[in-house]
Amino acid sequence: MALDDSASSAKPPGRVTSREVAAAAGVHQSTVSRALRGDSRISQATREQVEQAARQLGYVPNSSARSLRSQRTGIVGVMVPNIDNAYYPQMLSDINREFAAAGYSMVLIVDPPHRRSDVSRLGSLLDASVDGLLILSATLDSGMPAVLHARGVPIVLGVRSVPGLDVDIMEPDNFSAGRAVAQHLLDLGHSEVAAAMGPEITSTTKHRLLGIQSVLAGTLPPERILHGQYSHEAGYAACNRLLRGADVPTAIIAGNDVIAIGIMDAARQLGVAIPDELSVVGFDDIQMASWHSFRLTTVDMGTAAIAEQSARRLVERIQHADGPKRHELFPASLTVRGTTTAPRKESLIVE
Amino acid sequence: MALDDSASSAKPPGRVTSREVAAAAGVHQSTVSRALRGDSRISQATREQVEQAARQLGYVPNSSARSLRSQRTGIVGVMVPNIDNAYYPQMLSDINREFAAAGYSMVLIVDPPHRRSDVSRLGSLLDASVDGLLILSATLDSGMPAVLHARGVPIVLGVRSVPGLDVDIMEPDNFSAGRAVAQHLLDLGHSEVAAAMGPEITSTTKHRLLGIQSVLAGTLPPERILHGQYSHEAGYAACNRLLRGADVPTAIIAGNDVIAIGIMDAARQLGVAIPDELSVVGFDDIQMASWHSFRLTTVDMGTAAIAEQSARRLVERIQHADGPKRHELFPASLTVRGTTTAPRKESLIVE
DNA sequence: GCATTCTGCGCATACGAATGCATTAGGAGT
DNA sequence: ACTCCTAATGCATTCGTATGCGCAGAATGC
Repeated sequence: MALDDSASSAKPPGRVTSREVAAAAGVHQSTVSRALRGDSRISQATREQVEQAARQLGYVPNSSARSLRSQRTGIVGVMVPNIDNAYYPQMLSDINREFAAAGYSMVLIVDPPHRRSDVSRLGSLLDASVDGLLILSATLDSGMPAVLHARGVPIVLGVRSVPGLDVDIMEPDNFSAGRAVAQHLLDLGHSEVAAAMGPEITSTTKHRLLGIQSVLAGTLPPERILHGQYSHEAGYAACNRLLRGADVPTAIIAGNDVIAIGIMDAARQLGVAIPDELSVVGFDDIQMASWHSFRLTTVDMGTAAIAEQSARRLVERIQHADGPKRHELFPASLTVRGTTTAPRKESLIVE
Repeated sequence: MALDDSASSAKPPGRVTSREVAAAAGVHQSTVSRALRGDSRISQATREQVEQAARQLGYVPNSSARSLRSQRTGIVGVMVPNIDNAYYPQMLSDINREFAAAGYSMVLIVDPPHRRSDVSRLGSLLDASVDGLLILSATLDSGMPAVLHARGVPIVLGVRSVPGLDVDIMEPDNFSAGRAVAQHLLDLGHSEVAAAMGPEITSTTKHRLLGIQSVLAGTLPPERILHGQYSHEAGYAACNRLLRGADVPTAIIAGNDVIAIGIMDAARQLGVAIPDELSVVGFDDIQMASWHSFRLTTVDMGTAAIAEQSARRLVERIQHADGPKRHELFPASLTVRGTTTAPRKESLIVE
């Protein structure tokens, strides 16, 4: 209410400055600054006077001035490849919570692959407008993290990694996750497996695939490994291609849950029963995967922990630019639901 | 590469300033500023010299200093109630595109209902750190938009509205959408309808419900109108309640698509066939609604247009604070898919 | 050939808060 | 009663960029 009153009776446009508060409280501007920031050298009495004057005038410190002087903005950038698939919003929600708790605002930088390596866009990251950057969209070939790191911008890489860079990286154990998925299908008896993975230039795809192949070396021929975007449409398209091809697989490994759901959608439309006629596995265990309409067998990649901890790590890194960088691998655990089962006998007989 | 080189050979930590560029180019700091900002009074020759020096040194203008001086930050705030349901991420994607095109960065402000009216949190919105605010999370009882508006922060309200406020509002025609949904069910012959809506304090829920009731006055008794969050869980819970109650409805109107999908999930789990045993309708027509696993009958609320235009409007409003505010209603159109059909005969007989 | 208008640039200051240093007052110590 | 210290505050400067104003030299007018 104090805010309201002062707002209507305030000077024309100009916002209230610390000098005006100082005048009202009968002290110097520097005293206002110190009082409001909790400097211990200010007496209790003065502090209260200043606080009251500030409240009455509806004073709010100007963030640009504060940033200019203090060399910190209280803003972090979070870079994601997209935001309309379910995976990132879910992470962003956790990330946002952490940053908010630490007193940081979050600017969202949507970084579509096709606009990468556009150096001009780096400007807004090097201009000291963000105190640090959490990069969730790194690709193996991206030089951007290196440039930023060289310019002294605190960086943490989440989810994906970039080799040969001395920065904090928090990623899931994609290799083990790949192995777990493959082993699960192998255990069920599948011998005709296909994979609809994400973009080859992502570390997630690369490592998941390596894990998968380390188990399914024989039964997953390269021609049954498809690459596409991490999107519902890509899964949908891949499934149509695979089920209409010559060698119809009895199981499809999806690069992530979003792709897996696209696959399920296509299969249902084609009248292919899941899991009886086709097993589907995903990665990430996004919330949707547990919905009854999907009940998707997938791998919990510790995404929530990565979100939380990578945000925390960035906050630490901003405060202590030096200190050893850590590269952490988060454990993955298979979550078996309803989309995987043993292949039909006939399929086995075809062998 | 120029960036790289200078980075490794740069001064200890301090970033390059316009003064250093000036020294290198043999001109005054003000000339650097003008040359780089494209001031027409600078000669072509000088401009090129300055640009080269800036490039060589890897100069990037400090955004805080620029903001302090120019009184604009190039950042807009976008306030959403949550980000893990599909609706907002999808909007944010469009919104982000518009703001990026207009040269604005976007800080995401997740504004959970339970933390509302916490005036202290307004600080970060009044400190001139954002040039304007796009509010997608307004509730009917929220005084926050009024306070911000009174303090001169450019505001646009998207999706939801707040009465008695002279700001730009771009919302869907919720009333007509409600009518359309209700009429559709009526036409199909449903007489036992229930509704699982969103929070009562949202303008969307209020107006959709008014539209619905204007058509279904008799057949939708208050006790079959449930209110909850706009979430999958809320839909799931509501469905369980409704289908296990005494009067089992033949159709449920969901407050939005996310709720509708929660309802479908619960129904499937209970073994209730959709649409044969239960019709479900949503609002918004989010992408997921068209997925084959759902094929949800819903209402296209013009969300994409609202996203795009509300972002544009905010940009205009920032540039011209005055000028008449507009309150636009975007047309809604029913999209019939596979989740609605005529009620079973037996249900009719029960009448 | 002198007065006058441009053109191009430098000078100085403002933006608003934070902070090192100087200053004042008051109390303690002897 | 005088010195010394501490506490509390004021003073002045700084952060880096943008910009109004002024000044020089060149171009134009007659």
